[in-house]
Amino acid sequence: MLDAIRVTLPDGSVREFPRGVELRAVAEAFNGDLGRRAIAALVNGAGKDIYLPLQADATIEFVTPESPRALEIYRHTTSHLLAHAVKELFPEVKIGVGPATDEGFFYDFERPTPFTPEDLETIEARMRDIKARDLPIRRIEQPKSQALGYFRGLGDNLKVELVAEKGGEVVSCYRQDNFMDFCTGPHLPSTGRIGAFKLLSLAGAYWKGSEQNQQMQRIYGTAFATEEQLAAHLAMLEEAKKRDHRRLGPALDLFSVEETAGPGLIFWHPNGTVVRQILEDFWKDEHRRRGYQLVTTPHIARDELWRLSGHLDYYKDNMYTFEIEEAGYVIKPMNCPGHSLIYKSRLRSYRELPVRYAELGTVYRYERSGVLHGMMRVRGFTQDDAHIYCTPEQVLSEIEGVLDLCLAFLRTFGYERYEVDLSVWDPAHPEKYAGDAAGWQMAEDALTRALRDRALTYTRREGEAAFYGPKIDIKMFDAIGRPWQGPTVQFDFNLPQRLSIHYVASDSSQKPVVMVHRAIYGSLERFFGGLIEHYAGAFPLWLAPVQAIVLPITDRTAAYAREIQTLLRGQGLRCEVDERNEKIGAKIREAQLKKIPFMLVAGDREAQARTVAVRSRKEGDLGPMGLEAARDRLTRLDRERALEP
RNA sequence: GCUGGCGUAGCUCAGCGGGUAGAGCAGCUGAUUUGUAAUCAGCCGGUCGGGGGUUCAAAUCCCUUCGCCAGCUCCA
Repeated sequence: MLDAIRVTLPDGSVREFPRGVELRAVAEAFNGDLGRRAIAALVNGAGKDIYLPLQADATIEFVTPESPRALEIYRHTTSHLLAHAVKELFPEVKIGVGPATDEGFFYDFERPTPFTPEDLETIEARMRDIKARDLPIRRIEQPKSQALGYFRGLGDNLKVELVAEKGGEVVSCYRQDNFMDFCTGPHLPSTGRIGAFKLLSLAGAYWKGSEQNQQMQRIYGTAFATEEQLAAHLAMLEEAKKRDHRRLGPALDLFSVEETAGPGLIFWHPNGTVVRQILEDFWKDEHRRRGYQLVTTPHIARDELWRLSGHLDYYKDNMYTFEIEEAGYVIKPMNCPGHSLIYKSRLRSYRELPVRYAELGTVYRYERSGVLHGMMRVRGFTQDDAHIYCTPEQVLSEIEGVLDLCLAFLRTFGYERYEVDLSVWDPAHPEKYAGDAAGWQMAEDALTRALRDRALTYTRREGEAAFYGPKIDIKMFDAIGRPWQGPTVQFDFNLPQRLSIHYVASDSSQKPVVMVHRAIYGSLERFFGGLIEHYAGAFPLWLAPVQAIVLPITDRTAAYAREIQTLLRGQGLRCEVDERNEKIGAKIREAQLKKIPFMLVAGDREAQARTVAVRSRKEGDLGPMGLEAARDRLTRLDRERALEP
């Protein structure tokens, strides 16, 4: 065939086509069904529309509704559908940007008066209408000037701004009927191919993400290839809400936030405090074993300290300050200056490095009201903070030690889903950072090497370092998938300089220490909130506020039940007795709702045989068991910190 | 802080084109002595988030303030 091109499919099959053949014809030729089902294609790995005329040999993978890439295309095209509907209903609205996201899509609009929830219904109805029209969606490549003219004509000045910023002379747009958007694609072949969708919420969002700019009206929605997938997603969201620590915390009597006391301040109830103290004890043991020294520092200090540390300059807006006898004081927002004062209280020889000071230090920070969130983002919290003061030679092994400690904790609590970020400086602007290039390089090398040695996959974030040093952050996820920073390891080139933190080297010269901040839980509040969601409130036995509850069938066996309680308490187990005048079914139901790991039923039969009928929260009735056997079973689960049952 | 939404009993919710608050669960009291996810009956319980206004009359309409929810921004 003259002027033919060769197309290779992922399965290795090859065919020739005339140059300029449209991708949909290629799909059709390989397989009629594929031709009907293909929504887009990956040409040499790049996403393309099904209408693309092919000009050269290529490897092509067709995207069908089931393909991993399909969801993004469905969502992106649905966001265009949203903008199209809004333009039809409200021609005066200026359109911004509308990408697909991990959860769905959104589109930002500029409009003098905000949309209302009723508008959303109207818009969604119009979207269905446009979908039903089955309009072809075609890519248009045109000179930039032409696109600019088009959007100018519509008064879409935000699009004009976006197109003008785009490099190159030719820009791509997508048109469906009389609606055209500036976009790189790819898109579905027509509006009729759009799947199931639903508009979900309305929010403000700053234009181009800057607080300095005007606020847009953002409409969020989600979309899937099929109605079933959409329904499953919505059901999953409902299910996830049941794990929300803000619902479970008060329901299980773990903690509360009291309006009288103020937002962002956590009251730990007895049940929550049991868990907290286990977390604290575990943490202290693990840290002592690893050569940390525990310290305690005051909650307030003269502002002189915070002036020296630099916090008063760059962290003032987040600090609570007050006066005593005309002297300014600060409620500590961080523990590092305090730890550094202990270090500096006398000369330190290189022989005693590394010094590792650890403290469960309670800090208070003013957080803007809109960012507060249950236990995850609060104004008063306890950091499991530690600061390591060491020599440059010790840095690598210290970082490795911290990372291993993090991983050990994550494993203990059964966390398998987390993401690791390595934040480094922006080499183009060294003036924005404390310390010198050599120090930053040394620090980055140590962090990178420690990550690689542990085969951790991580995302390198250029320019995301704090001004005082590079860092590793581990992000954990809440019930509905929002990320929260957990463990962190951060170098600090600022404080040693500002507070003159040195050690005496072997040549008796004074050398600046390398300082590392690190936290494993991050904050006890946030970690606990995360744990509640992670376990959906059903704590493993070693953490459960009540580990077992004895349920006498009648008051004839109440004394026997108390005897069992005494036996378990003798082993340090947290055991209660439900002596209420209720039927056993009711007692079980309540214990189950309280998510108590084990129920020990004690009726006449058990009292007679000196046994107990064990019921597990997870597995139900396990049958009768000797008292010692039951006790030993629970004790073992407790000691081993077992995650199940 | 910004945009939008929501605040009714301890909890979940009804009532809201204005006409002096209602259910279930929980709690309390009594009866029942019970075998693996709710025994029955009675009783108690509300400044309708707070303040101001409109009105003869406000949970209901308006303003304001506090809190909560979603998102944005922020989280050196």
